[in-house]
Amino acid sequence: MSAYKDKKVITIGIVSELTGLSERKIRYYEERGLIFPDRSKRGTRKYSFYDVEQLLKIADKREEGVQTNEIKQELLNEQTKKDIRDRMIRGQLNAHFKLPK
Amino acid sequence: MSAYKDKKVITIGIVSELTGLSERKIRYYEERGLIFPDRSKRGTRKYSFYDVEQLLKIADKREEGVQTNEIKQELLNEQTKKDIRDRMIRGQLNAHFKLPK
DNA sequence: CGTGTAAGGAATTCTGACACG
DNA sequence: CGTGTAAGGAATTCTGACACG
Repeated sequence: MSAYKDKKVITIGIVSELTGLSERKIRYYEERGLIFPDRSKRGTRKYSFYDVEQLLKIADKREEGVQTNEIKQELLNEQTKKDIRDRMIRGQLNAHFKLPK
Repeated sequence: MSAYKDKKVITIGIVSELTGLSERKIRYYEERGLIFPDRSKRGTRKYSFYDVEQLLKIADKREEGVQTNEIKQELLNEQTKKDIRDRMIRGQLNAHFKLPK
C-alpha cells in the first residue's frame, strides 16, 4: 500500500536502534529465512519499515520461546492468506469487468 | 500524515542514490538551511522520505538556476501556508466544539 | 555561490569462526 | 539452536580546507 513502507533504505545499525535487536540477531534471522533485506552495491544490507515491523513480530515470538523455524512457518502462513485474499479480489474484479484474455 | 514519511532513518549515501545528488550537495543544502536531518549518536546524518522529496524539489529549482537563498524562502512560504491552513482548521474546530480554555 | 576533491580520522558493516549449551 | 564476541578488512561518513569562478 504505502510506497514508503516497502522501500529498502534503512541500514542495519538504524534497524537495530528501531527494534532494539542486536545486529547479530538481525543477521541471523535473515540467515534463517525470516527476513529479506536488499543489498547496496557494495553489499551493505538495506531494510524497509515493513522489515522493521516483521522483526518486531519476530522478537515477540522469540520472547515466547518460539523457534525461528516455527516463526518462519507462521510468517509464511500469513503471507499465504494475504495472497489468497488478493487472488480472490482480483478474480472478482476480472469476473465483473470481463477483461478480454 | 504517514508516520513512515517523517521518520529520519536514511543515511546520506542512500539519500544520494535516491535523489541522484552528490553527498557534497546534500550537505551544502543543509548548511544553507534548506533541509534538517537528524543526527545519530555518533553524528551521522539521518534523513526521512520527506527530506528526500524536499531534496528532489530543491534539485529541480537549482536546475532552473534558482539560488539556495531563494529556494529557502520558497520552502518557508510553503510551510507558512500549511501552518495557516492548519491554524484555520483548528480554529474552526475549536469554535465548533467550544473547547474550554 | 555552488560544487568537486584530496585528507585523515572515526564509526559502520561484512564475513567466517569460536564459544556456550 | 540462538546469540555473543574478537578479528581484520572494506566501505561509509564526518569535518575543514583549497580550488574555481
